[in-house]
Amino acid sequence: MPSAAAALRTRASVFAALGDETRLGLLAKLTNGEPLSIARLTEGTKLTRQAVTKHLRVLEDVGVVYSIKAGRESRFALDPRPIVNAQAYLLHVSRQWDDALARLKALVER
Amino acid sequence: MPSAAAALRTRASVFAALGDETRLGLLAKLTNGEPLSIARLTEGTKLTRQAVTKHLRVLEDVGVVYSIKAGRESRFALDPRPIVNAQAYLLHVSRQWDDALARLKALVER
DNA sequence: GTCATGGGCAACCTCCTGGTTGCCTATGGA
DNA sequence: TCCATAGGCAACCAGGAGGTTGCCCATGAC
Repeated sequence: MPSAAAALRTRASVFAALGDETRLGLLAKLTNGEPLSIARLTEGTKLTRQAVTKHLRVLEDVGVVYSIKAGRESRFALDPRPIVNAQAYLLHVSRQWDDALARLKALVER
Repeated sequence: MPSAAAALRTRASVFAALGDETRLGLLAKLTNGEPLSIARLTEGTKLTRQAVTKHLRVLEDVGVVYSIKAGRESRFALDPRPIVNAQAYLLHVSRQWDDALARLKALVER
């Protein structure tokens, strides 16, 4: 099992990978389940293919996306597991907050 | 209502704000509901007070934290709303993914 | 009043990030 | 076979992010 510090680092890098407009756009294109080539993903982005490639590498590094080579093109597909993980973490944080507030409220009302 | 593009930008900046180990640590300290001063938040971070202040400003800019002045110190507290928002978005993405997979699967099996 | 403490502001530095361009390789189709 | 298309690699660049230091102001304690 990963240490708490390592988990924190991993979590931070997933959020960092999501913290870019372009990359969120790429993810959105991939949520329909169909793996897309870099050329297809570049369409409609105002960016160079190279720039898009870099963004895809960032997403790949945190595991939210993976690539499979198909002939001369490499298709990227989404892996929702890190996303689900991040989602669960945020849920955890907001729950903790709710609990804390409830406790404080009870303390005041007593 | 915000345009879709603006919503995307907002979302990206929230994730970007969460995409740093130090800031996740600060959030963790604030999830128990008690507003903390900058000095308190700096304790145990190996960082300068100034550095911590900068991180708090980043969190404040995206609304995940707010400050209230209390005498000579300014206390920071968590506002879970942007976090809940981000959490809902990630849930949405993973749900979309699930639906897409189910559709593809049905298509193959037919 | 005096002093320690909490914090703001600004300058500065380094390194990473996002982006570009140029060039090269490989694959698939005509 | 020849050419267009899909990508990879490396160099390069500007700007922003994270961090420090130094100095100043305000407030609370004594």
